[in-house]
Amino acid sequence: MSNKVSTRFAPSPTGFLHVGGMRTALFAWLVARQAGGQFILRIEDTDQKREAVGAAQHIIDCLNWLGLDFDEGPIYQSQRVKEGIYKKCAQKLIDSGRAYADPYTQQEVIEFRAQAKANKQPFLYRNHRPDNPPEWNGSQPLRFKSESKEYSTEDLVMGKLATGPEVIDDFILIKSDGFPTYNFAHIVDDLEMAISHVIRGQEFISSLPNYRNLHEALGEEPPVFATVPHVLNEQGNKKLSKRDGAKDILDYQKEGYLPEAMVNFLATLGWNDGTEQEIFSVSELIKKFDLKKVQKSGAHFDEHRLKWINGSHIRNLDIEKLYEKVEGYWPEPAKNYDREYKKRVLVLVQERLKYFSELPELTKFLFEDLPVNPVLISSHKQLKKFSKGELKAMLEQAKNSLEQSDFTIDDLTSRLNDLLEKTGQKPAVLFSLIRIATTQSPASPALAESMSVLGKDLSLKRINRQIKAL
RNA sequence: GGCCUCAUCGUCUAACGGUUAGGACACCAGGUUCUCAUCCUGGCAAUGGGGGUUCGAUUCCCCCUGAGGUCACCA
Repeated sequence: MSNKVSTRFAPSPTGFLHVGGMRTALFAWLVARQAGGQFILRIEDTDQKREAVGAAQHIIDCLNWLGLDFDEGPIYQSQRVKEGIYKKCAQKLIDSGRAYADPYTQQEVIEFRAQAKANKQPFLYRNHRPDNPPEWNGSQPLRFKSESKEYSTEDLVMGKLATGPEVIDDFILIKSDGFPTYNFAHIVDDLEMAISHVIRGQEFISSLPNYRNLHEALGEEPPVFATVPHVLNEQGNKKLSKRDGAKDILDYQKEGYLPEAMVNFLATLGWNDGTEQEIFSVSELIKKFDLKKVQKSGAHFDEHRLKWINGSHIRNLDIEKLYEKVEGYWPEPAKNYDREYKKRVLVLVQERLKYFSELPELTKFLFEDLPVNPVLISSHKQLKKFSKGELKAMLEQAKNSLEQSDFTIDDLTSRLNDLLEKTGQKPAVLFSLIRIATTQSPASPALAESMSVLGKDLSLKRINRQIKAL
């Protein structure tokens, strides 16, 4: 027995990965990295009917995106089926009298179950355990001959999990198609791969006694268990699920979320370090994460919080880094602009960017002339009180001053201030007017900064255009 | 229905049995010479109910309620 820490992420390739599954993977990865141990990716593809094409690759893409590197894998269980690994272990159980062939037809088992249900009793196969089962020829299901007894398991997250003997049953080890069930395959694999910490969702709690029983039959010590509660949907009325509209993790990548922000969000969904810290780097998480501080109750998925965390991580990026990451999110006309210009644009919008696909909306006025929109003035609560002539006069006056400017932020700022005095207008009037003229946008970054990036020619051209349109 | 798990602001959460029950997100209000955002200040807002134990329960015990999970030849 080694005391080395090994964890695994063992999804079945049945579709895309959502926040809940990803969080479980992250927890397992953090535990492994913190201990300097191994993180293994194992694809549990023992149900051919449910397998979705491309799902395994998708899982790998998700892990790669978040930087959850694995030391071993992907290991495919279907491959290990071919290698006869599960059958070999099954044979050991048969030899020791702990496994037997199921003689019933599927229809008969269904009837047993229906009968139990009609009697309002939980269904237990072992109540029908045959006295003289036939020899197993591989075409019948192979069942575990269980030993019903009490178990108390210390779970790292949940604490003590105790159950009575009534929950243990003769579950199927090998299906009639020759594939092992999850219940069998994962036990064999976790043992063989020396997994020290089994970290998974709470849907397995009720199977835990069966697993303990199987470990005993195999003569092996169980690993440490850590059972993580589910992530619930936004309404909080059910666990997050694919058919319930949960998003694919890679959708967040497409929308321009930062992987380190997603990791931060996922890790703090149901976990905190006991301090008031909210924003963590990945290396801080590796240092501080602790399964014992994971919440026992399910956590609601909250996209507001994800956006806030992402915005925070974006603000912490230096411009060079941000520039690299934002590649591919620019509005179409930005392709005609050089790197330096785009970096200046980024400085302008960095603090208001929540995720990268907002970039076009936020910056398009800096790359193309937007049509003059009269509504921006007519719906403005200050500007709509002025006549067109008055507005025109203000813009003329502004133009005359700005024509003398070198368009540095300092010079623009002082000229704008002078204009305030000369026109006797409030900033809410004068600045709004110039801002609308030069951006044609309902919202935009600070005026002097925006005009400075826009440049003298364009700014004046747009002011002229606004004057003519009035 | 049986079994299991869980229960603090709307949400994520903090609180050796002794705190005005704290922080963050969201929301609202004000400030930062215009808008949006950032930042700052302030506000709203919680221990599901009932019994115990205790000088004192968010905290320990019991019951109820509510929520979730599970009872597959799915994982």
